[in-house]
Amino acid sequence: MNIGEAAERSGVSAKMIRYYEEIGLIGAARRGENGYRSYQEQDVHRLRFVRRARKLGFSIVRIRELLRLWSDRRRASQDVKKIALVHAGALNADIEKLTALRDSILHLAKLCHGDQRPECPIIEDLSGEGNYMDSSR
Amino acid sequence: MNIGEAAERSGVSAKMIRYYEEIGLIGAARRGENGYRSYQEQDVHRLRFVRRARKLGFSIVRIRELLRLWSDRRRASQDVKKIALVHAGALNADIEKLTALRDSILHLAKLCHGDQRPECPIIEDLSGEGNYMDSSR
DNA sequence: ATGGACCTTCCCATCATGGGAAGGTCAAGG
DNA sequence: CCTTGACCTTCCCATGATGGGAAGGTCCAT
Repeated sequence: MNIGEAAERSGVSAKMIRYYEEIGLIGAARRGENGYRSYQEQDVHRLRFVRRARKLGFSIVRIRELLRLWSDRRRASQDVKKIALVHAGALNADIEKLTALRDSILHLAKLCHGDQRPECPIIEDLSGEGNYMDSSR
Repeated sequence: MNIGEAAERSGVSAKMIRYYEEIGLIGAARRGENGYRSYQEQDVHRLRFVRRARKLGFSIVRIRELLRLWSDRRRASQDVKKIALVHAGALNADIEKLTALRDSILHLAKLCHGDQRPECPIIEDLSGEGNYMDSSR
């Protein structure tokens, strides 16, 4: 099948399939006489695997490892689990950082009257005048 | 003062000061006879404002609005508050998305024995074989 | 005058993705 | 048989915010 059909059946855009090939995430597809890339059922499976992993937020680097483990029938499940837990840890770090930011902003917003008057603790904090929450020092 | 000093005193790298100037976030600095950018105390304040806002995760686009409101003495605090709340909402959306991802992964990881055996629900899920958590369908 | 610390602009890379141009190929219908 | 439209190819560019680094000019202290 051509790249368009592989894209449709895997849920990965043709653009990204070429990109994944370029960076070596998937092997270079066989080419027909016309130069068109040709895909098998197996390739579609592989692409679906990548798509699902991307949806879970795994980076290309991690997916590379996961693909290797996927095709290794003798892999130990602990190897896979380790990658997953590292990823979960990274996500957690991001979550905590974003949560802290959100809470800082909500705290400042709570102090702000939000009316027609110009006085605004949010602006004052950003100006460095604030004693409210000056997280920058 | 030259860009190096402005960078040091504001906490914004010289590289980024030039970038902010290029994208029009801050006005083009006056130039000395030698072509060097020249900064005033006021510029340092503005840069600090930007740095603090960036630290709170505001995008350049939002900071542009905040800077406009900052220099408008008659702004209504509700205008500032609105921007802050929009940003907090965006952060919250990101947090929820990441949390869902993390929990999906932790769930799969919990199902995985993590031992020497090859059986691994994580891989199975990514392969589309899983009935555990196939979030991709 | 020389060296080192500074400044300038310009290009490149990140990460994953999409947009689009220019041009080749194929299949169906007139 | 030819046209048309849907494919395919490669190549370049853009994203957002940031850093790295090269090549070359400037300034100041020794």
